[in-house]
This record gives sequence, structure tokens and C-alpha cells, in this order.
Amino acid sequence: MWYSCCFFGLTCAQLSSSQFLQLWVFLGRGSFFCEGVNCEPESLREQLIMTLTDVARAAGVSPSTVSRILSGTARVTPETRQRVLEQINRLNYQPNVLAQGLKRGQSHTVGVLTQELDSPFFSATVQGIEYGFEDSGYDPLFSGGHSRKSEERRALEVLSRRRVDALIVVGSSLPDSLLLELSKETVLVVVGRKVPGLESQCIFLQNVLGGREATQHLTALGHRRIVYITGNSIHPDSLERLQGYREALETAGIPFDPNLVVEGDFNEQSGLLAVDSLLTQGVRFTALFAANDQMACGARLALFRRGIRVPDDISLIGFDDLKHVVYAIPPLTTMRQPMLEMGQNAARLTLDLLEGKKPPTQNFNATLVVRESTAMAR
Amino acid sequence: MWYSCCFFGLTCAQLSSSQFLQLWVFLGRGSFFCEGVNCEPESLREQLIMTLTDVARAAGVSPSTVSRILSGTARVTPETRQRVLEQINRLNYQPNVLAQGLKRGQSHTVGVLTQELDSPFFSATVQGIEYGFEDSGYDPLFSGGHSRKSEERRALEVLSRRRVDALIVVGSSLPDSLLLELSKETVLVVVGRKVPGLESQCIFLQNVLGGREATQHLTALGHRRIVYITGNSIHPDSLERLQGYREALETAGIPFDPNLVVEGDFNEQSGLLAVDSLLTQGVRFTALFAANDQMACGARLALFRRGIRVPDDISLIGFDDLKHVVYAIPPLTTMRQPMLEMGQNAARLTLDLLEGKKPPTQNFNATLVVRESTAMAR
DNA sequence: TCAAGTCTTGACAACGTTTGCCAAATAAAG
DNA sequence: CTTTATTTGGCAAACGTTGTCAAGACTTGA
Repeated sequence: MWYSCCFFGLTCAQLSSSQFLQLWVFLGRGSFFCEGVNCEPESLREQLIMTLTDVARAAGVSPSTVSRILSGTARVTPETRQRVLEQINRLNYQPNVLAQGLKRGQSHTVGVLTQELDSPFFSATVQGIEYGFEDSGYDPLFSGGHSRKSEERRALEVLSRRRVDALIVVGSSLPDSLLLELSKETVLVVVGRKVPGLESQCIFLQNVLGGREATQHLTALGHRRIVYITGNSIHPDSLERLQGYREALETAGIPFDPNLVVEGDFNEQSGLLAVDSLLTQGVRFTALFAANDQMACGARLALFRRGIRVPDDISLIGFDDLKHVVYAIPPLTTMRQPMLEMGQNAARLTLDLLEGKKPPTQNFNATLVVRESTAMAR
Repeated sequence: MWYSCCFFGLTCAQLSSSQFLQLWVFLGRGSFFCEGVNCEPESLREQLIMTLTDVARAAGVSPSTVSRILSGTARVTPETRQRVLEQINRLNYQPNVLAQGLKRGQSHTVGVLTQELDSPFFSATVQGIEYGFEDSGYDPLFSGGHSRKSEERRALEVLSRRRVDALIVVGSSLPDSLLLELSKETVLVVVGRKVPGLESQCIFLQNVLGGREATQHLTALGHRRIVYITGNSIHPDSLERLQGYREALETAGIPFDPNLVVEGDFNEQSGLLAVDSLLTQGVRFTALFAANDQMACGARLALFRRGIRVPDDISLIGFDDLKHVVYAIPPLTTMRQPMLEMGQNAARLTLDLLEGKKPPTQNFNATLVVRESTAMAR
């Protein structure tokens, strides 16, 4: 590649890359832009990373002035500002965030601790977070603790080395106590989980309400023997939805039958297994409420394998409203969880907290979306 | 909050947070750790961020020594090393990556430019990338250009401000020319796309092979009227798979019928629409090959709505092998695309490139996974 | 015993910013 | 034409590292 550039009035065309570099080094970066000097902007822009000092030299002012203009805390003549801005543009200057971070003692980065990034559930939340930080000056730095606890601690370490200004924890298997500790050291927001003593910084769903509404939908359709497939049994989401399930049963005057509650782990396979064991045990039921859509899909397949029709024979309702369940066979009735919004809100909350504001806690509710997997009980 | 700490033999219990801080500032950070001094490690560890200088002071050596020990480029007495290591551990020192980056001129960060993070396709790749960088000392920094082009340029800017050492581009709608430019300035790896002149840094799938194999599977089952639902028409993936489709048709001695090729856009809805229009037009076919799983799901629903059975009436094959299609009704036959592996490989390749190695290009092939959505033509 | 090495360590100057402070330069007031 | 405000912009010191250079301390062989 060849560079053509002119300096001190001299025009040197066709410098090789290395010649160019030598010259550059010899003269010092700024020399090319001093008064009377004219340089092919393209080649430079591509080649080198500009610093604030370069800009200053090019505009004939001191670095401080440039810095102040950029940060807005400047009282400068409009014309100086104009000149500097011009050079910034011409040289395509990008401030070095590392240096800024070092000096200011903050990295303008927010660490996001997630579990599996590939779970459809988490990825929606994560995307919401991304959206939420757009144009805020802060960038999210994702670090996955791949649901193993030791990994999560390692991930936390990575984030701390990068001096993140705040932390968003999505789900996570970290104990409440550690999160409480963390919240003392740094700005912390928790998504999809309710940490006692930290409620104002938690973004979570009204799960018992959701569970109740899902079950009510089924009872309203005349179902009385309704199976609930739990998620990972220690997971509060699952427990709370179970609570809602029981409440709805009670208001409908249906006695709670422990045999109709069967354990899953939030994955498809567990939903399939749950239904299988139910069916082989000969348990009778007319509707299924799965603690999430993934298990509902698994359950659906188990029913399909046995030739049981949905919703004609058995009604099925899920939870989350994953993108693809609109195209399930039949399209799945489910409780929509506004994951994108929750993620966005987490970002907003973090930003507010960083600015010292104390915004009010926001409640998120699951909403029933009726599709074709539920029908009147026969 | 109260701190209790002892120094110079004196024990001061119950210092308030501000008193503690005053003392700290007055004595200088290191003072607390000098010989004969004993300090509640917990409160300190939580409270302050340790610097290399703190560690040096605590261990009674110079910062340079600590730095050398950490970077391994040191010849130090074992006992000094021991002493320093002890302090590092005790103070829970985490190096400041920002400062390191500034000094060394590299951030140990790799920018990852993606489109929609919520697409199941991309999220798998992204996770692969994450895995690939684990324990490498480099961290991926994700930045989503939400498939709008202007966004992508903005994202690129963000990454450049953060002085990323390398760039991984996943898909992206950025023009080839720009990628070529970028590859001159920085280490660049492209995933899921083949940029002419940059093949050795591209991780892509042998799409025509995949398309051919998918179609061959159908022809082998006796199908002769096979529909191909394209992806976004300008997308090379879709075009190459079409190419494979045509090749397979030719070897099977089946004439190519343009009426059997119908346009989609990689989303579920377009698959549904495609089948709908085919059916209302009265086009006859016995098998469907969708350019990705999402469209296959859409197609499946369209067939379901019309009471057409899969695979009894019509066979259906997808592409990608998304996680959830194992639980489709019926489980979907598809071409598995090793997205996780490709992501991991992208990370590895980037790492190698950063180290100046020139690893050989790797080929990725889609593999047929037969499930229950395809059957012999009647 | 001394010169010439080897080893271990510390001082110091960067890296690219930001910011407090201070000195010109200008404008306003006497 | 002073004196006093007010603006404007430069100097220099950080921030937490790293790497070069050289100074001591200690060996070694003559």
C-alpha cells in the first residue's frame, strides 16, 4: 500500500508504508498538521489512532482546551471551539476510553452477569439490557457464569478487574448474602430475582399473580384436574407460580392434589419426562400448566407421542411467551413475561442509580396471551 | 457501618466509615499493612480497591517488583516473591485492566459486532465466542448493531473508542469493502460470511454442500416436487443453499422448476406466508426445504392450519438445528449447523491471529440430522 | 585482593486523559 | 490611563501500570 502525503509544503507522493511510518516517527505525530501543512486525510485516518494531543497540536491549542471542549466544561471563544471541532472531525479522533477511565476513576462500563447466554429466556433479557444502555455513554460488558457457581465468581473477578461502575445480575445462582455484600461496594441491580433487603434494586415479575392467572384461565374453561409442572424446585419463580396455582385452585373451590404437581427443571426434556411419568402412572388430568414455555414444549411432544390431542383432549399453558411458541403446533397459550422491557428497565435503573437518583420500584406483571393450546374441558 | 481495626499495635474498634477513611488517608494506604500491623481484612477488602502500589508498600518492595512478579518476567528471590504473593492474596488485589491497557497500548478486549442478539441463531454463535475466550486473558465486548446499518457503524465506533485489540464480525450488513479496510487496521475475523480476499479470516459454512445434502435426503425418499423457501434473497447463505438444491435436483434427474422456489426472509412468518401462497395458488409439491429452521416452523404452522399432515402428506426439512426444533411437532429433520463450534473457532482464530500465528482455514459442514418430519413420498 | 561479571531490585519516565491553579489578555469601570 | 473584574487557555500533576536503565550486592576467577 502506498501513501501520498505532503508536509512543510513539500509533496512526497508514493511513500511506502514503512517509509511513511519512519517519517511519522521522525517528525512526531503533530507535525503533519501544523500550519501550512496539508496531508491526505484518508491514509492517516486509516493508519493511526489519534490522541487528544494530536488534535490539540493540529488545532494549535493545548490539550486541556480540547479536553474541556469535549467535556463541555469549557469557556472558549466560539471560533476556537470551531477550529478544534473541525480538527476532531478531520482526524476522526476517538477519545481513549481506557485513559479516561483511568483518570476519572470510572470505566463507564456496566458488568452484566448472566448464566447461559443461549437460553432463549436470558437472551431476551440481555438484549433488553443492551437496548437500555444505548446512547447512555455506558456500555454493558457481559460475562457468563455458565451456571456453575465457581464460574460465576470468576466472571465477577473479570468484571472487577475491568473496574465496572455497576453490576447487573441476571438470575444467577449466587447466594443472596453475596449479592447483599456486593450491593454495598457497588451499584447493583438484580433482574428476575427478588433479594430480601434489596427489593428497590430488583427487577422481578409478580409470579404468584402470573401463576394465578394462568390457572384461572384453565379453571374458567372448566378444567378441574390441572397438572402443574414445576421448574427447578429450589427456584423461587417456580415456587411462586405454584403458590399462584394453589390460590387459583382455592378460589375455584378445587382441592389441591399433590399428585398433580410434578417436578421439572425448566428444560424441555424435563417437561417431556414429567408428562410421561404422569401418563404411565395413569394419573388423570385435563389440563397442564408448565412453569415455563420450554417445559410446555417438552410436554407437548410427550402428548403427541401418545396420540393425545392438544387442546381437544388436554389443554396446555406455558409461561414466558418465548418468540417461537407462536409457531408451536398448536400455537401455545402462555403467560407473557416482558423480558425485553425488564432488561431495558434494569439498564435504566442502573443508570439512575449511578446518577444518584432513587427511582421508584417498578412492578412487572405477566399477561395472559390466549392462543390455541387451551380449550373448554370436555 | 462500623469498622474495627488495629494498627501500630493500637486497637481502634468502632471507627465510623468516615473516621476510618480519614485515618486511611492520613497514614497512607500501605501503613496498615506494615510489619507489626494487623488489620481486619474483611472490612478493608470490601471497602477499598487495592492498587499495585498498595501491594508493594504492604510487602515492602517497589511497585516495579510487584509488576514483574505478576507478569512473570522477573528474576526475584523466591522469598520476595512469596512475600508479595502473600500480600496480593491477602489484599485481594485485582490489577486495573484500564491502566494496563493504557500502558501496554492494548486493551485485551475483543469487540464482537452482532446483529440482533435475540435471534436464536446469533445467540448460539455468540455463546460459542464467549466460551472460546474463556481463560484466554481476553474478554469479548459485544456491541449490537441492531441490523440497521447506521447502528452498526455506531457500534464500530464504540468498539474503537474502547481500543479493542481485534474485531469479530458476526454476519452483519456492513459491505465487504469496509470489512477489507478494517482488516488492514486491526485483527479481524468474520463469522458466518465469506468475504472475498479475506477467506483465511472467515469462519463459514459449506452452504452449497448443506443445501445439496438436505435436498438429496428428500430425493432419496422419493420426492420429486420439492419446494425451496429462500432466506432474505440477497443473503449469500440462502443463495448457496439454493445452489446446492439445484445440484441435488440435477443429479437426481429432476428438472428445476422456478415455481417451486419461493422467497422468505429467514423469519417464521415468511415461512408461513410462503406455504400459504403456494397452497392458494394450487402449486403441487410433496416436500419442503426451508433455508432455516425458523421458516420451517412457520411453514409447519401453515400446513397445520390446512390440516396437512407432516410427514404423512408433506415432508419438511429445515436448516440450523435450533435447540427447540427437537421438540417441534413432529421433531424437525434439519441440517445441523455447528454454531457453537463456529463461535468458539472464531475466538480461537482471533487469539491465534493476535499472537501472530497463521492457522490454517477450517471448514465447517452442516450435517444431516434426521428426525420425524421427513418420510417416503407416497 | 581486585576487576569483571551475574543477580536482584529500585527510580523514573511514559501511556492519554482530566482538572485545579495560575497567568496572560481583554473588557469594564473609575 | 490606571485599577479591577472577567474571560481564556496553558502548565503540571495526577490516575495505575509497565519497561528501561542503572545501582547495589554478591559471586567468581585471576
